[in-house]
Amino acid sequence: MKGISIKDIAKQAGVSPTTVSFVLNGKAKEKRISDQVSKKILKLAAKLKYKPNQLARGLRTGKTKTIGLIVEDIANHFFANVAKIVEEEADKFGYKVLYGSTEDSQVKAKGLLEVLEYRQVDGYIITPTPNLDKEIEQLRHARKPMVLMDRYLPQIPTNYVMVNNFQGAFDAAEYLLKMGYGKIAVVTITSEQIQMKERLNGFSAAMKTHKAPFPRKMLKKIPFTATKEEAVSQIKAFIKDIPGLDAIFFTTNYLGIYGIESLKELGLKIGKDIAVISFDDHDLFRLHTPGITCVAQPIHDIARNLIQVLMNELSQNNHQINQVVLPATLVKRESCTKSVSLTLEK
Amino acid sequence: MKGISIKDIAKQAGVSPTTVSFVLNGKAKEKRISDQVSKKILKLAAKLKYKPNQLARGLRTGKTKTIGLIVEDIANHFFANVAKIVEEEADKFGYKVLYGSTEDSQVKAKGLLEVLEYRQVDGYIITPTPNLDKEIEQLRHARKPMVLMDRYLPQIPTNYVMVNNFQGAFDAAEYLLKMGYGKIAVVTITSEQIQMKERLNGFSAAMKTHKAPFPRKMLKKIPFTATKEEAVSQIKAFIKDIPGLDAIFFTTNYLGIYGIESLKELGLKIGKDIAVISFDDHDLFRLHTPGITCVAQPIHDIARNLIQVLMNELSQNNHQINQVVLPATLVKRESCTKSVSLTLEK
DNA sequence: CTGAAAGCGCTTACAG
DNA sequence: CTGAAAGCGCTTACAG
Repeated sequence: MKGISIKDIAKQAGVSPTTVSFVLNGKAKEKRISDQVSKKILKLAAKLKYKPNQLARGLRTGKTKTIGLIVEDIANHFFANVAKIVEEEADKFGYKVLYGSTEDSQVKAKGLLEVLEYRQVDGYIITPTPNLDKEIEQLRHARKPMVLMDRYLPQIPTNYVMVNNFQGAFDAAEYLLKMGYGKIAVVTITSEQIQMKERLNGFSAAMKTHKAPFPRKMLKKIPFTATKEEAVSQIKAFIKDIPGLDAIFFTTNYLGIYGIESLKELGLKIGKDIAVISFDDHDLFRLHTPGITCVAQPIHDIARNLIQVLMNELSQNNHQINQVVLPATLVKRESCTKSVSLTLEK
Repeated sequence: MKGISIKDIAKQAGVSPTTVSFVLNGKAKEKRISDQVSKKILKLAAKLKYKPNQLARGLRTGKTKTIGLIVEDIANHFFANVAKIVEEEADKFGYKVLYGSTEDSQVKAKGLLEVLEYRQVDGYIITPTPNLDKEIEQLRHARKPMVLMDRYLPQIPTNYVMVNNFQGAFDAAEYLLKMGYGKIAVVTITSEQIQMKERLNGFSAAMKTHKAPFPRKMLKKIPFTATKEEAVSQIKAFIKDIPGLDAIFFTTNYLGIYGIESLKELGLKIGKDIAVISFDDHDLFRLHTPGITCVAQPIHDIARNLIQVLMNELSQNNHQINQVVLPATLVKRESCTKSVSLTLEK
């Protein structure tokens, strides 16, 4: 009932398992196996549809040809798209992907890391949660091939691949100012995570550069753990509280989505009553009427670089650190066009 | 450098690896190991943070505690959400998930199945592509635990979990008719896949029941392989070709999205110029103005049932076939409200 | 040019 | 109540 093994081939070919192994691993030349024997084995393997048992191989070599991918939420548009390309790219190198979602919970992340260690993955692609420093440091210390995504831990020198959050947010703010908006609010998540900080910093920097005010009360933080209903109600209250508000910047895709929902419930017309810009692109932003201007991440590039960097680590002992920061793109749509009249008073 | 093994514990506890294995596998009672020895081993294992090597265990037992998940496209909203819950549910049983996207290509699906076999997954959750009958039949013949999702192969008796496509489409058509629409078109994919057939059948049946005409020219099929641009341009041409068209049913989420894009480009106002209804729910449908009426799939239930059925197979030899069909829900939004004037002539 | 043997880390039938 | 030993399917250092 089991698959056929190297022994079966050896028996049928009348040689030893050793020889079969050599040939099948492309070491025929190196080990100076005769051409006839070599061919016979290859033919036999093809005929019997021999598939090496990866467990046995892994046990022996210590390599599983598997990488662990830890994302925040595989159902999120950004992470799902990255995951898809990561899987495709990994496949090119013969690696498979085990994945898991953290929901931004340190506990879940620890659990996932444990399971992946258990499973002896060869390398890790990790979206770190808050307070994951210790675990990441441990992996680094154990010299495990690893690359962080979406965010990094400033205290720990590791590989990472990420979008230029500062620049993306800077461009967004600058664009809003250029379009003539004056009273701009920001909705972000309550988290000390670096990517959110940098988006906020980029935004502030642009405001400062252009001498536009950005008082504390124009900033709203929503907990990651809030349900959709809670988030929407908080955003609504926040918006209602700021008279004369004419534009909002949402620092991540799902907040942008909640924001659209909030504005809809408030009866405010995007592009007309209020301008909207969000980090990350999404079908909703593209096809909403009016289209929602956004800061798009280079998803393909991110995924490709993640695998690139990881494969680099996997293939050599050269532990040079790779930190890749990719440019964000401002995608202009109709949600920020001042051409229409701008009034907001409730 | 390697982790610590059963041998290490045995040595430190002054017992044999056998005893350690028994205790660690909860067979202390059964094997009548003394309480003191048992406790000593447990303590030691905790102290040393012993993690069993899954490869070795798998090699010995033939079980990897891994399941393979084959979806059409992990970046698609429906599949990403199912995948997320599948992963969570599998985790509860100690299983991890290896996944892959087929892009509806038989070749890719075959490749994925090969890799998963290679990796000795214990069970499969498969979204079959066209022409995958042979491979599925092989798995069935080899008595591999397996459950199909989203669609099934009528010729092969297998487990599956899926939404009631017929009923969902029937309800959609009936609803359109009740709302007063008379000239209704359907946009689907060119594929003989059963789920699309059933959606079409459900639609036709409702039309027939209500004695509404549904001539062939009201049906447009788009190849799965079409790019977004191609699909949109085909949909636009199709719509322009039907004078008096007042409603469209899209048989799957991405076609609905393309449809919205097409109508936007044509300058037609959804809900006003034309009614729209799509299979599958999506943030875009919920938050579009007007909201897009849709036939929602019970994603949580689908995922939970998938794991349920698979775990059932995995845990027993009882090869009773489980075929779960879950109800679809019509989510009514503003894209199909006849209250507004309906005119369409170009 | 090829093979016997050890060993990766487990589990389990067998023996005592 | 506990242990010695075989074996899962590979790879590889060693020997000839």
